[in-house]
Amino acid sequence: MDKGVGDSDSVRRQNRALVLEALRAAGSLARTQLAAATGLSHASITAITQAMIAQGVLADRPGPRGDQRAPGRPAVQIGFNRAAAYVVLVELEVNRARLSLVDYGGTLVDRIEAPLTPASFRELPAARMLVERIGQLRQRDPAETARLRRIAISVQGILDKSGSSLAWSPVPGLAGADLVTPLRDTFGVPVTLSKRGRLLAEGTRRLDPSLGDASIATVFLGSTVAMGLSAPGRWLGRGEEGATEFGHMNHVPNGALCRCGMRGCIEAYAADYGILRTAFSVPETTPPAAAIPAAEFDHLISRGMNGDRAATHGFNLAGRAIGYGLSRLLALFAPSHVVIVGPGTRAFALMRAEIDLALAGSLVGRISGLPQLRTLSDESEPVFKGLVAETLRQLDETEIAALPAIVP
Amino acid sequence: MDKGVGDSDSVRRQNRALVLEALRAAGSLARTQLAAATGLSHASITAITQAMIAQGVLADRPGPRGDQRAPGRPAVQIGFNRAAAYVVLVELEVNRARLSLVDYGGTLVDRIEAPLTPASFRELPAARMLVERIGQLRQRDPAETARLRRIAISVQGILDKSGSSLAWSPVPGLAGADLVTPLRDTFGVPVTLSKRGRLLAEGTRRLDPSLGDASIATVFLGSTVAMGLSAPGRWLGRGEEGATEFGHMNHVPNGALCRCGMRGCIEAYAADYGILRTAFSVPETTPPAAAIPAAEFDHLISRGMNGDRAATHGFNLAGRAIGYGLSRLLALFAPSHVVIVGPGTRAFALMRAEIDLALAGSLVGRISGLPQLRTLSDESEPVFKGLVAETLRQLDETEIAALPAIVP
DNA sequence: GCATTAATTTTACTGCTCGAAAAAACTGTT
DNA sequence: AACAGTTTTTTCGAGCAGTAAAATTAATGC
Repeated sequence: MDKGVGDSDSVRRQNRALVLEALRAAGSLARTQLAAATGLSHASITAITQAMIAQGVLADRPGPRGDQRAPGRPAVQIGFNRAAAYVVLVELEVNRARLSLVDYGGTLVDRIEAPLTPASFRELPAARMLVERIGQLRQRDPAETARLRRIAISVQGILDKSGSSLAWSPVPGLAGADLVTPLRDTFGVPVTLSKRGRLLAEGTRRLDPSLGDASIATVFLGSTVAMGLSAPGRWLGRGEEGATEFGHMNHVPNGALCRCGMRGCIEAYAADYGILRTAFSVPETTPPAAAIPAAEFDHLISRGMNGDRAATHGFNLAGRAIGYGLSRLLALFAPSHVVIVGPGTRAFALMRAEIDLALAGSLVGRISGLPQLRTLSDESEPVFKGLVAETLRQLDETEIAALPAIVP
Repeated sequence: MDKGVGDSDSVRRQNRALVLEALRAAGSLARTQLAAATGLSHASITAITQAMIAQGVLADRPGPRGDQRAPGRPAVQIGFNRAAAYVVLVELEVNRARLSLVDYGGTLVDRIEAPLTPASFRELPAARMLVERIGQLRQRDPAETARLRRIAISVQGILDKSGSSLAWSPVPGLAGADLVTPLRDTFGVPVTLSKRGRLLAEGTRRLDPSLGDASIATVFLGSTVAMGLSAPGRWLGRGEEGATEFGHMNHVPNGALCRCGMRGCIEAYAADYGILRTAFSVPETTPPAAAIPAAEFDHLISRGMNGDRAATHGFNLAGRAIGYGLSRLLALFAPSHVVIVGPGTRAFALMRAEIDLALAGSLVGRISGLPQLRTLSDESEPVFKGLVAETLRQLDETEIAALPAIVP
């Protein structure tokens, strides 16, 4: 029903969003620079910033007094009013939950970390746990949380159609439970679930300026294998991120048993448990270990580096699984860059040859050029950055840009 | 540089595009219905339609005089002024080229069909051939082609970055040549290349109302294997269709030799030549036959239907290749419907079991539900419909909606 | 103190939408 | 034939956001 009618309301929203977007990218800008960045006239920038300052969204930033050398009226920087809004960002991972309170300027205000075990969500359901922890943040930061506007949760797994719970997840006990409704009802703000893989991809682009307008695929290698896709200029919508389950793309029909219960998934060859299973010649159909201690995996890597046949065999099979997975990806979507992320990057040198070999067999790769391969060992920072960026952008677009014209 | 600034120009363009879109969907509408369909006020519809009628884009349609029973002022239908513009649509396939002259209302005005052989484009380069053929249309329909506004070409293969030629194509002699520039220079109108697979998917949705807002993947089975993706409400942009080469997604590492020169492509198992090669126990590494006569393939199908072991084996392998390909697709993009299209659908019953078996091993399929499988034997009609729809929509958005406010 | 320079704001005007009221174009009834 | 009833379409005036160009503001340099 609701078509994109263009009236003065939508024009205002559009141009305000443009201003906010430019400020998100730059941090703070003078009005003149803002006009140049958005393409709007100076007069419009004056009107828009005036309104937004009156609404407490933006604020003049005291200029640096000292180093004024240029003639002419000095430019006044405009930036976000950090206290305008706060968001709670939750990263749910297999072995920990991290809750961050972030202000409207994107600055971290407070943070809670909680370790998780496979039993955690059996004892205390995830939604309950989150309600408690966010309540804790509310007690610690009453002034800030009074202006809480949004809760965003990074999750791993397959979202169900409603987008309010996970249909499947590698995090034990997380699937099936409605995470959104209890939080929304308790705190009275919109709650969203985002796939960690995509956030990783978005965050990775933001952290590396040279990836500015590349289309990138990230491949997380660790206790799971997960992919995120990110194309420039366009945030993939809700429905579009439904199914990037690269780790559970089939590699070999009737192949090794995966944690997900299927057989032959890429993960069953390239996650830590898969590599260990191969290296120790454990039958492919043996149920995967619940968790691999980091030390054990590190030991396998050093064995591989030293040329141990069993170890290199494990990494070779992992590389082949990833390589053919990427080759198959290329047939559908050809990113300009592939970034390998996570603990498994330490073994990248052991897998590289097989990855390259598999990619060499891709028609699209041969014709359009192979994607650039890179590694990035820490995945936590980009995921957080991606979550901050996505959540604030959503807040900007849906609420801040949509504020009414004048406050009478 | 050019951001999406919202000013009165863009508002006009937006709302005019909304009107055109509603009319494209319905054919013709009364002003009141247009207001309801677009969400614009009656006053705005009056202003917009008045301007567009003055510009010769739309026209009042003589109402059906006879069956007026209702009281009140009779509604006047508004429709496209067919003579407002004409487009030439070209479908380049392996064995024929078809050129259609279509008016602004989407009605076919004239058509030229030309058979192609593998040697055709060696003797006469594709661009030259098209210039000649379109020139032929120009002679036959001088009045119409005087108002030619666009040339759109449906192609198979991988587009190069510029979008003006194919980096690779299954059509012999087509790759590498710039198709866009010579035509644009000769006829002075924009020329676009679109991937046949995607047009097929778009057209398929339009032809079957029950697919109205499904996300669909089409799989063409014939002398090649090709996929098209179509999601509702959003036309995939130029860059996004770059790489849907499903037929050349790897199925088996180092597998059967494909026409593209790679090994193990789905096509090498599921295109007609691949199935025949399997059925006749020709070694997988034997270079594929150039073209398979339809009769020969039909004969193989009937042998399969009668239970011939060699034949059913060929179709089984084809089904498995398609099934695992779809299963791998599901890990990245999960369409609600998969439509099998083309000559190969006649053998669908022989492949179905293996396809289902492979899909059953997909985690995403198990969790989010398997896509509905259908068949559609004729692919020509949906490709044409898709090409008409896409081309006229582009014309509407980029030129017609952008016409100036008043003609002084 | 005054010219010069560059950033903002003010002013005057444009174009588009919208709601409400008026006009138009029919049917049916008296 | 005039009039009432209905539904569609057009007209009118207000409101709002944008732009260009002029005016204003706040520094620097002589």
